[in-house]
Amino acid sequence: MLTIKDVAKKSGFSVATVSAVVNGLPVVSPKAKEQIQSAIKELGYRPNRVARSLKNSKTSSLAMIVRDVTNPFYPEVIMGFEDVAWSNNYEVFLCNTENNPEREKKYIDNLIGRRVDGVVIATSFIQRENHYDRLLENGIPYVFLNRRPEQLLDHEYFVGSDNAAASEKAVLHLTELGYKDILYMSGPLNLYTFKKRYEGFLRTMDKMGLPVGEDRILFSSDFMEKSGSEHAKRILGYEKMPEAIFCSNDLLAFGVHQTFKEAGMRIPEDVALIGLDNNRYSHLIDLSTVEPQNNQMGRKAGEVLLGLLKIKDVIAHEQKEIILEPRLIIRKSSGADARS
Amino acid sequence: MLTIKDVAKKSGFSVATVSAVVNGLPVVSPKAKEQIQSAIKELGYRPNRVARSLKNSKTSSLAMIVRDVTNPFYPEVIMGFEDVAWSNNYEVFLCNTENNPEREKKYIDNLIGRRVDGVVIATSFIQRENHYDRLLENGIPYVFLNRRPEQLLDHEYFVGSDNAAASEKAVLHLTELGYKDILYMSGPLNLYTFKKRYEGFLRTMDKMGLPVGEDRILFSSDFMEKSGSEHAKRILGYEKMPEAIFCSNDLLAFGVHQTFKEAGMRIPEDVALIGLDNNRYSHLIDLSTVEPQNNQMGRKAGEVLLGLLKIKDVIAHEQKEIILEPRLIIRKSSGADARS
DNA sequence: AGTTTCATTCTAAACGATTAGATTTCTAAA
DNA sequence: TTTAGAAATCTAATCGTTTAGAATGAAACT
Repeated sequence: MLTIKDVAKKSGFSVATVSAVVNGLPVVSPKAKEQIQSAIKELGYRPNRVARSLKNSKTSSLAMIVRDVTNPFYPEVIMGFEDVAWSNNYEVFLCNTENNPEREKKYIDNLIGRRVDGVVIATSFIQRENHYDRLLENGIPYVFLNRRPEQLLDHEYFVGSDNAAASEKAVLHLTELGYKDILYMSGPLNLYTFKKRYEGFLRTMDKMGLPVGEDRILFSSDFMEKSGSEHAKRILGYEKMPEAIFCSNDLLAFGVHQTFKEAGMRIPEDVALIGLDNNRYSHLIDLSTVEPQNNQMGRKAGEVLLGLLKIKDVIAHEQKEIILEPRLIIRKSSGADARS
Repeated sequence: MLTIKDVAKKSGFSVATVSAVVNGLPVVSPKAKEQIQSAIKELGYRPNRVARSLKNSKTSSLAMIVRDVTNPFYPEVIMGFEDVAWSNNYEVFLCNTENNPEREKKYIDNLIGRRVDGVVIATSFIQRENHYDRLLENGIPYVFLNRRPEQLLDHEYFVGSDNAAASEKAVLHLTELGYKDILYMSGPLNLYTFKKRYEGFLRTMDKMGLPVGEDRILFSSDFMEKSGSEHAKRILGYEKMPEAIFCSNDLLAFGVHQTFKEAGMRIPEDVALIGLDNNRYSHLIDLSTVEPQNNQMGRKAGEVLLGLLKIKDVIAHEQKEIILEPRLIIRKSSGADARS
């Protein structure tokens, strides 16, 4: 494999001069520059970034830690993040924890060993995992994405969507359409996003002066369709059905939709339905929902991280938290057509 | 940042001995081992993998190049690949080309510079991109995933799904249900998968002795829902509707489903529908389809690559092509309930 | 005691770049 | 023709590991 020495030998200049032209330093004569460049081209030389990284202790690589790429939330986020990384000449490691804290810990250790320049953590539970400290100790900046610990330490940053506002938008949409008896289906409250969504729901219902009956809030230990289906079956057994159902995420809504359809219930005629996430396929079942701007979240996380690395062209955000405003997406499932 | 020298100093041994215990070489005395290990723990030392990579010219990193993470095909593949990489102590770079050959080329150059140990290419058009040569020149093995150039060179490998067989399964399923007039909706033929699916369709119809009318094959320049919708509108204008529609991928089928539903057509009563891909959300519209085993594809690609790197515990496949057998998934859209 | 053997441990040279600081070459004024 | 000063280039140290091969010391054998 070719090294800088080969280029030096071929072009008749020293490695220092070759290095200078490779790095575009303005101290070389036009003649040298030309000869060296043609030697590089002729040999097909590519600088070894490993050696370079060792010398200037900077790897130009970032990492994104996710729970499960397969969760439809992530691809958009990854896309956004990867794109800003790419534009700034960074490569990105994708780390999938499969929701296993041990694996997350090991991944973080590996990333430290690799001396990545920064990492985005898009996995965390509310309780702080102590292995984030190790990143700090090793001077590697990190930003939380979407979920975060309750308390941000001095060096910690957060990019997310305003989950409480998302709930608020969903509820207001329903109340504007005249629904009063609204059931809320929650995901696990130990996840930051679901906690906020839950709070947003309660707050808005309260603000609207609407009571929330005891059986009008259902909790799940996950946020998958299956849980949605199971809850839907429970709801079908209710004496009095709610007028509208607000699912804290679209997957739950998918499950509800499926089960209701099988049971012969019509949406929105018999019961209105709204989700939250704007899953890539939500339009297939005409699900009204709220869009948290996943791609933007990824992009912002990238920008904050690069800002922390003092990359030119990227303004370091002095804000510790960047909260994106979600957008309401109105489709048929909420009954806007019928009622407006 | 801590180095091996710090550990050497602290423990009173030389860097060579420290290195030996870090790497678990069986040449150190128990006493040395113990003292060094406790020094490591106390300091919180982590070997610098960059330096290590430089020395033994091996980075323990792989890359996966994809067109668009957001395409629902990829997450499963990535998941599978990442998992076998992880189990073998490799990290993976995710490279998104956004379907831009220039970007792919630049990515490959970057990866060479980074001296990744191997790469999975899950993007390629049928015509060979000459920048793959550069990987070979630099001794970096690569395997094609899902799509491949017509001709595999000596050093090239391929992992994919049997797309022709997938079409065959779909068609046979339809013919077994008694459908004879089947319309085929194709994706772009310059993509390997769609070419094979198309061939499989023609071959099977021929084998069954079924004629394929001129207006019973529709081509699209992409494979998105929108194209499916547009074709569906065209079909609605036909004098004679087909009995069944076989879409070369689920996204197209989503479009057809949507448009037909809006037009008041019933599936499968008025026309049967089957897709190909088993998209994560296909069950939402009860779409019968064929499942190409994406996760397995990712896993296999990882195994082949690691095999090429002569990793222990992974048998290097001497096969140049690994073709996974797709599975038929029967749901309501093909009318199996009604007709069986 | 003097050798030989063996198990440990160490010294120092890589790996392929970057970069101070030294050295050479060039330019132009005296 | 000299020579100061600038411009171009070079030498060599360095980044943090790994790993030959040398050195050390203890045990075992004459």
